Amino acid sequence: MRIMMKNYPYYIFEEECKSLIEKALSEEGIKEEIKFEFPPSPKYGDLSFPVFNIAKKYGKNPEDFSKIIVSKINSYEKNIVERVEAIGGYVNFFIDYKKYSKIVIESIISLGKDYGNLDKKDIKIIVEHTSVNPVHPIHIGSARNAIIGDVLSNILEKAGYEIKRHFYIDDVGLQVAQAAYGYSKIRKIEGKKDHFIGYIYAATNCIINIKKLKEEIKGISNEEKIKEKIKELDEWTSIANELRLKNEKIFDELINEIYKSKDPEKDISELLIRYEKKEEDAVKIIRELCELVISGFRETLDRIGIKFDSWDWESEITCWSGATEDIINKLMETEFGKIDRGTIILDCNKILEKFKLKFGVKEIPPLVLKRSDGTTLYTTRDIAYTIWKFQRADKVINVISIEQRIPQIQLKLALYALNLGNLAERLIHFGYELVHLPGVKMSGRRGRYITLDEVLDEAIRRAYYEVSKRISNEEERRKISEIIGIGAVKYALISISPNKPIVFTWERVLDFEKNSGPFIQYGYVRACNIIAKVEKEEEANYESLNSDYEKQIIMKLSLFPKIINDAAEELRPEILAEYANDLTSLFNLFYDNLPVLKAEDKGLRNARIKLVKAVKIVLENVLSILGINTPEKM
RNA sequence: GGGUCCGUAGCGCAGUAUGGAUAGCGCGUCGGCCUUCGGAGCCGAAGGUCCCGGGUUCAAAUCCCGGCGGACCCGCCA
Repeated sequence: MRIMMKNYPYYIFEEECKSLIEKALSEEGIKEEIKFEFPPSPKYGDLSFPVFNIAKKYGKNPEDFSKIIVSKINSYEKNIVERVEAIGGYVNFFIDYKKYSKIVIESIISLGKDYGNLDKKDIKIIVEHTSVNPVHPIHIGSARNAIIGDVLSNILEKAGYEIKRHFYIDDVGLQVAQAAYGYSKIRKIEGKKDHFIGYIYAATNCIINIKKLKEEIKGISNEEKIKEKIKELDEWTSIANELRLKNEKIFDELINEIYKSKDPEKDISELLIRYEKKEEDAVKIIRELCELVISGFRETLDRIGIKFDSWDWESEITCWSGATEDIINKLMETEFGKIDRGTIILDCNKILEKFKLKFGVKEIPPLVLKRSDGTTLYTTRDIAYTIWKFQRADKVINVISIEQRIPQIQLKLALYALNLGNLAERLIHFGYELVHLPGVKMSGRRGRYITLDEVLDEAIRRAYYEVSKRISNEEERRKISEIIGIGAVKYALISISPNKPIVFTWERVLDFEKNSGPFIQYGYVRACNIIAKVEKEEEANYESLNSDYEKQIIMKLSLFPKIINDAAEELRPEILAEYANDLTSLFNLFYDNLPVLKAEDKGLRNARIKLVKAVKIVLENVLSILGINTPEKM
């Protein structure tokens, strides 16, 4: 069920305030856009209109002007607005909670899980997210991507867009060829598939780097350069030591096998060339590897309840279909494609200039379309993939770390060069900052990362410890600690603005107190407990809900559709996390200060029960958007 | 070296896009509340040159300029 956005109680209130202001202004011969603010304290009412800008524009004193407006509004007929006050240049609107409480609570209860749904938009959006290279497990950094992508999708869906979630499998990348090369030397799996391949990949990469550096050092005479290379070699040697300690047998086996080859890098490059040409042996080994890792991804993603509508194989969409080659040819026909240093490049600055584009940068380096060995590069293939996506959607959102800002701009520039600027305008790179380990950058190539699986295990373990204090049934303990542990991790990653780097520490991610997933889940459980004890429902007297505790909850509840709208239009998943925390805090205040079941007056008791029900529904709705499950007890 | 983003209490974060009322929240610290719907909670206290310096404005954490500090990026990785 969907109701029109304008029928939500909050919008009815806002509309009334707006028309009151407009009427008063028009009597003064003024017509301006009305912008409201939320007052910092309930004593200034529920919604404010600052008159400063308009007063200035028409040469009036703000304080006097606000008084004039208020005196006019006082003479108008009002419905949900109770009264209006002028304070220091603000026109403050006070809502009539006697009416508002009833319509807010009743609309929430009647809409249930549909409360917050916005008008259907008839716009299809593909959200591509996670898209971890199939060479190592999902680590806590890529988990941020997955969770942002999923929550963003949920928000847009709630806001009425038609959403498809896509995972792009980058099976044509150099990394996959490297991992497959290492895996071909071992050809077995120990433990969880993606974790084991992650190890093979890091070890292979490390061994090859060391081999290469040693050979390079032999051939260099410049002392400065030798020093540089030795420093690099030292770093990789220490990584080798770290890695070898984790699994000596496999590591040594890999060294033996890799050192049999004169030039492993060339072997890898050849494997990739053969894969791009879809040659059978290459397809067999690379696909085998990808399937292994992806099955590991699916297991992990299942744990956190993230699902995809489509798993897009890069090889099929961009490479074997001939789409990438086609695009390279077309780009070469434009004035922007050229040969430089033996390969094909795209002059991005020229495109920037020609189409008068900004992108917040002064210049963009040229995009290399092909490697010298003839194989294609990620961003080039991404052009083909982007066009493919636009055959299936009106808008595309790519959730990709901010590191890839330049390539994502280059991708758009390539679209302009192909006269597909209209697509570029509907392509959004949703960039987010990385998750760092204290002091070091997480790196798949170096095997330096904390996997999402281990974070979840630890979170569940800690939750189990807490849960065991209150719950005795073993099966329940396990079930509930999983819901809570996972909720804690998801909330921790979604509640911080995507444009802030996160330094991973266990305490931060596994917070069970206020401002955390479990805090909100606990509020939900409190609401459930009250409702479970209600025997029969009788007539509610909403007019008796007149404490600040109750009014603030009602206002907050009524804002939910607006929060959905803001989060969707501004692409800000974190404001939903903040909303959930605010609502829970208000509910806790109410819970600790006012009796519900023990309220003496029957009408009041029933009104409070309804209020608790409404809180339960909204918490359930907001947590569902955040992808966090709700336990009945904890 | 150049570009982008960030800098708010001991620590972790909102608030900045679109300038407005006493700059909010959590952790930690100190002091209270379990005979009241479940204390993962609530009440109270201490803690701020909103990185620094200029400028615009009736009004700046928010906008502009210049510093300082950090993260990320700057052609054949993604």
